[in-house]
Amino acid sequence: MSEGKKFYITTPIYYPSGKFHIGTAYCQVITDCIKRYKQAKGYDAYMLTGLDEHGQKMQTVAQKEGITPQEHVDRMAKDAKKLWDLMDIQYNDLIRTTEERHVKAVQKIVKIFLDKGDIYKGEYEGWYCMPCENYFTETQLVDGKCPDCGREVKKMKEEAYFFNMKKYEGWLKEFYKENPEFIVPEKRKNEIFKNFIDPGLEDLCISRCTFDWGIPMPNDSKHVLYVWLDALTNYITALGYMSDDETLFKKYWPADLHVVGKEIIRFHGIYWPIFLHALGLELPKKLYAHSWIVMKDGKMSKSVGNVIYPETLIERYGLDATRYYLLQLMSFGQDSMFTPEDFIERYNSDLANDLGNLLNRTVGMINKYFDGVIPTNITEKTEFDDDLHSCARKQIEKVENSMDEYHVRDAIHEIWKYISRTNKYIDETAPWILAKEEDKSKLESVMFNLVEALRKISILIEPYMPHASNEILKQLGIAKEDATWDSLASYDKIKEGTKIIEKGEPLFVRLDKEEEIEYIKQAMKGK
RNA sequence: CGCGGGGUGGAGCAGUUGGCAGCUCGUUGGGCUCAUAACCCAAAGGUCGCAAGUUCGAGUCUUGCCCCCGCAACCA
Repeated sequence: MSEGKKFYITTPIYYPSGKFHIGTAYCQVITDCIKRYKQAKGYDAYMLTGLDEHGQKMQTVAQKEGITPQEHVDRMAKDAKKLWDLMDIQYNDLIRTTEERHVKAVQKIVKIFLDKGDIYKGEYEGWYCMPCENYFTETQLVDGKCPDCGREVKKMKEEAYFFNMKKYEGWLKEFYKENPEFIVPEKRKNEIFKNFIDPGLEDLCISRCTFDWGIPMPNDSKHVLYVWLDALTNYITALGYMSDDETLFKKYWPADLHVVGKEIIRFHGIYWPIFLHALGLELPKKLYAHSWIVMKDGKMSKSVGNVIYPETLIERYGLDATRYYLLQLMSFGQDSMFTPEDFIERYNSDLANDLGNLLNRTVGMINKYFDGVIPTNITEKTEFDDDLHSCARKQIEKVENSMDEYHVRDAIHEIWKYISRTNKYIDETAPWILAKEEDKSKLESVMFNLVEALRKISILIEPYMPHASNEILKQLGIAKEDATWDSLASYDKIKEGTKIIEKGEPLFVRLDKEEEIEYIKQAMKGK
């Protein structure tokens, strides 16, 4: 156990320009899952999520809707909270970059940089598309035209503030030399080195004066902060850094894990460490760059009609099935493909057949052979017990090892090996024969071992599928206090006289494959 | 020569420092009847993109080539 140890974990702050799709949901779920795991292991775990609410695009979107940017972001924040609740994301705080606590702290941070001379005034030059009101880099242009609307772009200059990244380049390289495992998977680190660090850092433009939906520069009110200095600092401003009350900051910083998408790893791997270092703060322990969920025809995109939203799956198949699917799908550092076929197959075979049915047959037999009372006075054992128990021990250890490295998918697979082993145990011991032969004490032993295995399984799956975990315990009549992570090694948590449910509802009802595949496909087309 | 990822039995994927090619699903055959037509056992099915090289030995290392995908400084 790790009594008294803290674990601070964060998600990215999402840019609320549209509905959140399954990829965002995945990022929330994996972060939530890791947090729950750490909590189960006895850590004081704190999870932060948030919204990045500034910038040109917010202004544009709001204008289209005929509302103010503030009204737009308020609306989106409400939607986000609703979705995180639906997904049972146990975040401790949700920061919005428009909140005063953030704005004030960021301005103080900028002030420090200004005083230190890390920020200087210069000129930003880029290709500007008038109708889109947006700058593009040379390489972003498509045939020299705007990549969004295809119209002419103009080379324009504007006054802007820059953060002197070059000053810290040497330090950053040193840092990585000493902390080669700061970014996982490692290939993402190689990527940012080859692309950005090795060729030499460019100073980062941190302000704009062509729009005003942002945090004003404290020294120059015609400028607002532009993206990354505003966004990245959320991880510390949410803890009260630079506020009157830094209790949380002192308690939880540095972050133990920033979970981010692979596309923003460079900002977290380059600018964030430099900002923190410039402030004289400790660096986070680790960055985890997760990969993407892709579709058969490539990336999700509305125009292709292959976007899948979390609500679609949750409403029809339940939260746990959705969480399970996402978590078992993504291998570490590798894009993974979502298909309706695969979703239904996984649901049927892993959830309904393996796990759900294991519970169902166990409940059925205890009702049939012992009137629903779990036998606890065990005097006999079968020749298969030792193997079942050693499988439990082994698999629990593997789950922990995988989770400690944030290999969530591997952890799930290890749990499922244990579930399979338990199903096999039923066939090996053939309780129906024991019942016929009236070998009561052996039958008692088998039933007890099955319930005990299910108790352990319910503990193991909690971080991934909190509701299914509870439901298993409920059907078995076991209290939550008797299903804690540190009781995984015990065999004495089932109280004498524990009564299981009379007729257990299937944990996961088997699905009609054809019908459901069609349903999901329609939903993806926007029906 | 911008950077990176990938190409492994029908499908989706694992393959740590090179050492008899694995997993899940599907298929076929068998077993069982506690259970959600679920569970258990077994079998079939692969020249590991192509070519060459290093090595006693290469899916794994080197080189060249072909194909797919992503990024390219505001896409989870």
